[in-house]
Amino acid sequence: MITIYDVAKKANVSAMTVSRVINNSPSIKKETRMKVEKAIKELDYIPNRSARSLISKDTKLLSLIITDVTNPFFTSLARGAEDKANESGYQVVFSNSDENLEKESAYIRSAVARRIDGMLLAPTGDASAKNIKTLSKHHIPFVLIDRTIEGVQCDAVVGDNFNTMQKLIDHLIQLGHKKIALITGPSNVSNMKERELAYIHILQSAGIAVEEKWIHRSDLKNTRSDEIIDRLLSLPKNERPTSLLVTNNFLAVDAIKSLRKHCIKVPEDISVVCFDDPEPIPDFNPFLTVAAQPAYEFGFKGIQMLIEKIEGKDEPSSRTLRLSSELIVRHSTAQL
Amino acid sequence: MITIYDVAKKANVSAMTVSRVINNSPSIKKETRMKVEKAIKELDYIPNRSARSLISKDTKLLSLIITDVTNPFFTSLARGAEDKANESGYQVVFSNSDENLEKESAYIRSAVARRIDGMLLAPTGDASAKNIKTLSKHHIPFVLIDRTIEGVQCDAVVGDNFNTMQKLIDHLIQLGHKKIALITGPSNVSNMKERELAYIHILQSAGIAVEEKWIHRSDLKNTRSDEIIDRLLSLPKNERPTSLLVTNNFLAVDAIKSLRKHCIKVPEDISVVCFDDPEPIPDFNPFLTVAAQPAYEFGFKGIQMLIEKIEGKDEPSSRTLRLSSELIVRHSTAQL
DNA sequence: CTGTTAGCGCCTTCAG
DNA sequence: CTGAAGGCGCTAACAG
Repeated sequence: MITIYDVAKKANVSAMTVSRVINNSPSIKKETRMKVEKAIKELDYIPNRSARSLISKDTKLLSLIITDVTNPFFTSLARGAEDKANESGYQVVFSNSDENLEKESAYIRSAVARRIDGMLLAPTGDASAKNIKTLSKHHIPFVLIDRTIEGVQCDAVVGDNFNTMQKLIDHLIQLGHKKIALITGPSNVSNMKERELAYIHILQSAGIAVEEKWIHRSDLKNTRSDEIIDRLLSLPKNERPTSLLVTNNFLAVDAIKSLRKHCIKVPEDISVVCFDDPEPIPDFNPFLTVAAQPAYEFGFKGIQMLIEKIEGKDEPSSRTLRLSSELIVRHSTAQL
Repeated sequence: MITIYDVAKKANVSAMTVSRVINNSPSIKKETRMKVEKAIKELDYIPNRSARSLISKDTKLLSLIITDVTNPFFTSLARGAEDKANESGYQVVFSNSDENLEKESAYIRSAVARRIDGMLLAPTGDASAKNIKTLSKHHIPFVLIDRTIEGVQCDAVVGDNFNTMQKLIDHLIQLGHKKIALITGPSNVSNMKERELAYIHILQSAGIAVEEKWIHRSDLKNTRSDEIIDRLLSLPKNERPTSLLVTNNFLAVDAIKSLRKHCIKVPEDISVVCFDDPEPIPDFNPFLTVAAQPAYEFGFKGIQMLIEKIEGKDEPSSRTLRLSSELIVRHSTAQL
């Protein structure tokens, strides 16, 4: 490995002078700078970031922990994050937690070991508070995305869940639906909880009775949708929902698959809406009516906030950026 | 920041002993180990990887450069890569080159600066040879994925392009098509070139004349599909292709959009097939007939090969893993 | 089994 | 404007 000393020797200067050239110190004679730059080029010298980090205390490394890149929402988010990071001279290490607290914990520890400059995290749930503590203890700035954590005050970029639920429910009501079932995630995941509370609140405001039997919570990873759909369909005919509001794209896909097993047609027999497009590319037969969140912005703005936090004075901030969604009406919903 | 010395002091041992505990050295008395571990826990000490890397010469960091995570093919590939890396104790820094040689170059340089242990790269094209040299000069192992580079001998995981083209063309021929147009990428991108050559070879073997006017090369990033479709449609009726073979999912999506602008129906007026699903999640109205490559495996096996190269003896190897695809017949193709 | 010394590659600090 | 000394946090190599 070639070091700063090799360059120094070749250019007949001290290592310190080379260091100054690398770091664009102004106090360098043009002549020496040229000489050094020539040596750098000839030796193909690239400074060792680990060595620099040891002194500078920064790594220009950011960590992004999401649950699964394979989910189009997170795919776009990751792209937005990388774009902003790159634009600001940072690079991003990415990890998939798979909604698993232990995996998340391990990833956070190794991120700390790397002394990353900051972390963008979609926490697995409220239990992530424990993992977050690791970050705080080591003074690593972080911004939460998509989900917050009960009892944790910090910067976050989240969706405007209430409003989005409002749009989705309004759409169903306009189509004449009053029997609206809900499939959501565990209530220790903030956005799932928020969407559930919004569901209850909005229905009540609309004068629609909320039925416990229409509210189902599934694991986000192992979907349980077969079981949920079975239960819904086993209700007496007049108690069956005419529409299904699903708070997550993956859950929605599975729910529709389960419906198909029972030969229930969407939207003829039941209307379905959900959060987030399951398809990233404009499809040819777009099917699902969704509330699409600006996933790319989640990542972009998240990293932006994070970098501001890293580079700005480190007052412990707790800003929340709430992004709104867009209702896209397609063919999974129909007039009752 | 708390260091190994803080732990040493607290545990009443030398820093070296702490280091030994951290690295699971066998020659440590159980008692001292316990003492040290207690101190580590109490201080919440996490060793600094940069410092360690300075000595050990490894970073446990891998770099993944793809053209765009947002392309479902690369999304799955990235997931496979991360899974295998994680399984083996590595983490991955990911970058999107956007088919841009300069961006690729910059990413490679900063990867080298970090002294990453290895790189998995989907090169932008044959011109990437220049960038690859940076890696070789700095003795950084790399494996190419999806695309190789003219004149560069190295490990690679690629698709079996010939066979895949065979499947696609056979399918079209079986449906009665003989006028098969090709939309592919620039010929300095290896897989695009291979697919084009395969197209020519396979058609000739099938006794079908190859028409230059049916072969079109588009940029991969700015798609030019409107122009290409215009040209194809401006041909005299009897010279118009009855089917379209597109060598890339994004190109195919754009081509179909362009066709729609002209009110040309797929598959009624023209059949379309392509490489790779544009949709990662099983869709409800799957439309495109595709040859799906095992994207996840590309990433998983790629990282596996890379790690073998890193950890094995560093003989300069040049293995090529060729993965085959699966033809999925859907609704974008019809009997002529 | 444990400690001491030296040094990884770079930069801060202080002289000159 | 440039250089020398020392140290960032850790571990290899040796000593004991």
